[in-house]
Amino acid sequence: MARRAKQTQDLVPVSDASLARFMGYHMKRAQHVMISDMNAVIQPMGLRMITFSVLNMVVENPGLRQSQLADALVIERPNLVVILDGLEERDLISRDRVPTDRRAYALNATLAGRQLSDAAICAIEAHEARMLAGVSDEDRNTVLRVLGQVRRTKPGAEQ
Amino acid sequence: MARRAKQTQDLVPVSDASLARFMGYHMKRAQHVMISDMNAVIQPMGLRMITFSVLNMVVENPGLRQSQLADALVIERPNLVVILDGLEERDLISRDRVPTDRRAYALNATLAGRQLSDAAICAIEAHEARMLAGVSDEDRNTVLRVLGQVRRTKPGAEQ
DNA sequence: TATTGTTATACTCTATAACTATA
DNA sequence: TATAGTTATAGAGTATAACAATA
Repeated sequence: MARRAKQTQDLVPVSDASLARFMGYHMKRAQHVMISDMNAVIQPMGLRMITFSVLNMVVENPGLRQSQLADALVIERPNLVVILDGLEERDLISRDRVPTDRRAYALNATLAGRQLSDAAICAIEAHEARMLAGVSDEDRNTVLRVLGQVRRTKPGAEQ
Repeated sequence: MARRAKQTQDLVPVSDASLARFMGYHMKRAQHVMISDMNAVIQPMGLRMITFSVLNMVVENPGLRQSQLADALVIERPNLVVILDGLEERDLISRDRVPTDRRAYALNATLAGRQLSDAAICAIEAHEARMLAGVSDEDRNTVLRVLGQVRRTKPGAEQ
């Protein structure tokens, strides 16, 4: 990773001690590494983090509507449209008209979609095992719990 | 945050159980919430996460060179140039020619830059205290340690 | 009047190739 | 020939306004 020449590297010992006190600094860095690696792992399947998440949610929730899906994944509906276009074009999902509400579409995965989702899950499980090698189950659960506590709050509110 | 109408919300109980097994899913979500909140907090100072990080690093490491800074923050040098342009235009930092290597610039913060960095640090400390309210010091340290363990590795390698 | 899906658009973040001026 | 900084550009990711069809 170190692309810089040796002379430059040790001109001054670079310190990020001030930034390193902040959780946000570490979260951003770690998240970037995790998502980059995950994207590399599922790229041969023609998937990215976001497209996999959408596909997997459709597989797990047959008949889901686009608005529900956008809400669940916290993405804007206009952005979801483009992702679904790509999945539908590859015949991984279908958009089926809902008879009782002709504005809406029921999302369903095809067999190919379910198979691709399963294959991606296997690849991602291996990726996570590699990235978190050496982390105990207890520590992993602590991290999951703390991350889950991070909620959108009004700045200034002490809730 | 729930912008969806009630009818739609409970048509089908939406499950993300499969995705939720993955650390990457939670990290991405939590990081997005953290960075959005932090950006909102320092936006009145004309700063964002990345511009604050750069400014703070220059404050903490007088004489730093652009390549060192890009390496330390893991950002591409072309992207750093634009950020430094903005900070220099606001007289928060200066780019000083290095006599011994006329290709390089030594980065230094101005008084205004140091003051703005200090003010931003205070705001970010409050933001972190709010976002992590209820998280014990022990759990916070565990999260920091685990996040720090997430390293760029070659996919396929078991290192 | 409100909601579903859509189009168009814009801004941020990240990434790469290629240039200049120095070394 | 290699490095420091730069320019230009492109691709993701995210966000908002406004529209047509339907409720």
